[in-house]
Amino acid sequence: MLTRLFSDPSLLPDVQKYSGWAEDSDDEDSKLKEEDQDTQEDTEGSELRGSSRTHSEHAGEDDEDDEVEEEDDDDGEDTGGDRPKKRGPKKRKMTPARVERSKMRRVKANARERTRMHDLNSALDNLRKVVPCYSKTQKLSKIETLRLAKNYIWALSEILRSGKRPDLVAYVQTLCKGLSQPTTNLVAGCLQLNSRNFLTEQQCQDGGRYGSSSFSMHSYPYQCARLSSPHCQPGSGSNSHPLRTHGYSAYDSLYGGSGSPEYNSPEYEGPLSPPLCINGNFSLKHQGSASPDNEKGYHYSAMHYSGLPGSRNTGPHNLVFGSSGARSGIHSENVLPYHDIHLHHDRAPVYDELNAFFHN
DNA sequence: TAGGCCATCTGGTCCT
DNA sequence: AGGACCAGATGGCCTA
Repeated sequence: MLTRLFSDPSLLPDVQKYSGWAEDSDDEDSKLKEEDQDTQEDTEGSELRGSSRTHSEHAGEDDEDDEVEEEDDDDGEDTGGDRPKKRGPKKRKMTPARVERSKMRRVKANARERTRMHDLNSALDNLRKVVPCYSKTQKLSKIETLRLAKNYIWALSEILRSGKRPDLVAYVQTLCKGLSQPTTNLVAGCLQLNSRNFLTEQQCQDGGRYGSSSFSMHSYPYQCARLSSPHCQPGSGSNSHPLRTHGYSAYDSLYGGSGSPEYNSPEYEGPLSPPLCINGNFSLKHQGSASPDNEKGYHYSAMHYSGLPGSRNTGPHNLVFGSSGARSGIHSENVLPYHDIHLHHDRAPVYDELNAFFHN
């Protein structure tokens, strides 16, 4: 719709005023008026200036503009002397026609810029849906979405590389690296909700000793279906595409949690949590470096997540970020450049699997 | 009210 | 010339 409107230049001015962004229409109107005024002033100004412009400025003046008056004539005084002619692009007089064209160009450019930004935003929306913790009601900000996505990719890469079951705490810390505290809380909340079964099972397997990084691989079906990892368990391959990872069936089929009430919470429409597989060690790679985000005032320490409303307290397994744990979540952007980190491993097989994962 | 986030406008630069 | 991209400026909205 918008695209169609924008594709028709003749509609552009109207588009500016009446289409799509009703909430902005007044603003747009006023801005357009301002623009008109500015333009008007510009025109007037240029015409005023015209009287003092040098002859060289008019040399070669266009032509196409018919209406362009080959004015001035006052130039004699300017060019008549020894004054060197000005070089560089000739300034064209802003005739009404030229002003109009310029205005139209600007309007079209604004429309293009708007659609460009809308495209960018819809891409960001798509990204929000595939990163852990998707909520329509509490959208991640743009910057947080990008940070979380980066952390998520990183985490998944590490899972592929290590082939080990992740440590949940390290996983969450990794996902939350560089995120603001509210976002960290949100992500932790999402993960906790979705990981309840995971935690329960984990406690059983490990005798309640949560946090071990020596888990056997316990991957999600959608990963297994794509990666065909020997560690993977057979699962519901129908949900194998990352974009469908938000379906609960895969999780439920694995963990038997068919319909945890939280999963159906209106608050979280999507799959709240990504695969919990992660190498418990890889977050340690990033320890010890400063983070610009820290400088920005993000607080990683003493982050206590008490769970979302209605969520059970998991006691000692609750996602409580103490100062040490939280500090380990130093912003990855600032610890080691991503490519530097990748240099530490032979990643080729991982990339192959990732490619297969995302392109099948 | 300050600060964060966002949408939009705008001018500059680069590319085709 | 025109489009894409970018960054700065600006103002609105929301929340702590």
